[in-house]
Amino acid sequence: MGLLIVVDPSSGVPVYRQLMDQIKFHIASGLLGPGDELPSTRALSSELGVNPMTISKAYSYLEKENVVERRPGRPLIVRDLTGEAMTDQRMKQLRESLTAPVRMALQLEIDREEALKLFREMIDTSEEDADERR
Amino acid sequence: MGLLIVVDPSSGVPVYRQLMDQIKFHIASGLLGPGDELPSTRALSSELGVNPMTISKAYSYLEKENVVERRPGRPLIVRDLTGEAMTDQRMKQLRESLTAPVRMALQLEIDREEALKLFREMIDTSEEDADERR
DNA sequence: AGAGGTGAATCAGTTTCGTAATACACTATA
DNA sequence: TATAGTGTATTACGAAACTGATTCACCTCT
Repeated sequence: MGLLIVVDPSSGVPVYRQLMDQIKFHIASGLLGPGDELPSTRALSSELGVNPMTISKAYSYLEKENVVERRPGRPLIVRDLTGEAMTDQRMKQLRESLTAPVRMALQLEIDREEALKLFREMIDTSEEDADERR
Repeated sequence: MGLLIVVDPSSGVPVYRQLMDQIKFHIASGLLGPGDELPSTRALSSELGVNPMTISKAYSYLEKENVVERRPGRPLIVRDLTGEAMTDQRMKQLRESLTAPVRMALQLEIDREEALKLFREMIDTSEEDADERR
C-alpha cells in the first residue's frame, strides 16, 4: 500500500511543499530508511489526485537538498544521512534556518537564557510528539 | 540627517522587508528608542528612491507587529517593548520563528544537544557583533 | 527489439506578491 | 480657515510562484 501522505490543496501551503515535508518527516520517523524507494510519480499522482509534475517538483527539490538520490529511469531512493560526511551539511542547513530566530531574539532584546530555554523546551516536546507516533 | 538605511532592490528580498529589518535592527541597537519618530514616508521615499507606498507598507507591518505606534496625521513613533506587558508577545513571536528550525532539527535527526549548542553559539556571536557596533 | 515502467524538460494558464500612481483623511501651525 | 505636513486606502500593473498537459529520455525485463 501507499505511504501515509495526505495533501490539502486549500491549506495555503503549496502542495509540493506539503509533499516534501511529509516525506522528510517519514524519513525522520524511521518509516522510510536509506535505500528505500519512493513511490513513483504516477502512483502518488493518481493516489492523491495531484498532477505528476507537482510530485516531480517535490522530488526535484528533495534531490537538491540531498535527501533523495535520483537514478535515471528508476525510482528515487532515500539517501543515508547518518554518515559522517553528511553531518557538516546538515548542521549547515540548521544554521541557516536559525539565522532568522537569532536575529529576532537580538531585535526583541530577549535574554540569551530565555531564548535558549524556549528552544530547548520546543525541541523536547517535538521529540516527544515524534516518539508517540513511532 | 537621515537614518542609516540602505536598500538593494535587486537583492531578491522585498524592499518593504529590508526596511522593516533595518528599522528593527536600529531599535535593537539603541539608535532608535521608545518615543522616537520614524522618518516620514515622503522623506525616506525621496532619500532612497523608493515609492512612498512601499515605505508605508513597511510601516504598516511594523505597526501590526506592535513595534511602532501609529498616530493619524502624525509621524509614527517607536513603542516601548521593554515593559512586562510586552514580554509574552515577544516570546510568542520568537516561538513562531523557532518552529521551522525545530522541525528541521527533527527531520535531519540532529541531536538535541548539538542543536542547542549551535543556537547558543550563534546567539553569543551575534550579541558580540551588536556590542561592537554600540 | 518491444513493452511498460521510471523521472523530467518544456510550455501554458492562473493566482499571488511586490511595487507604484493617484487621491483621500487627518493634524499642526499660522 | 488655509496650508503644508503626516500616513494610507484604492487601484493597477508587472513579475514571480504554483499547478497542470504534453512530450521526451532513460531503464528493466521479456
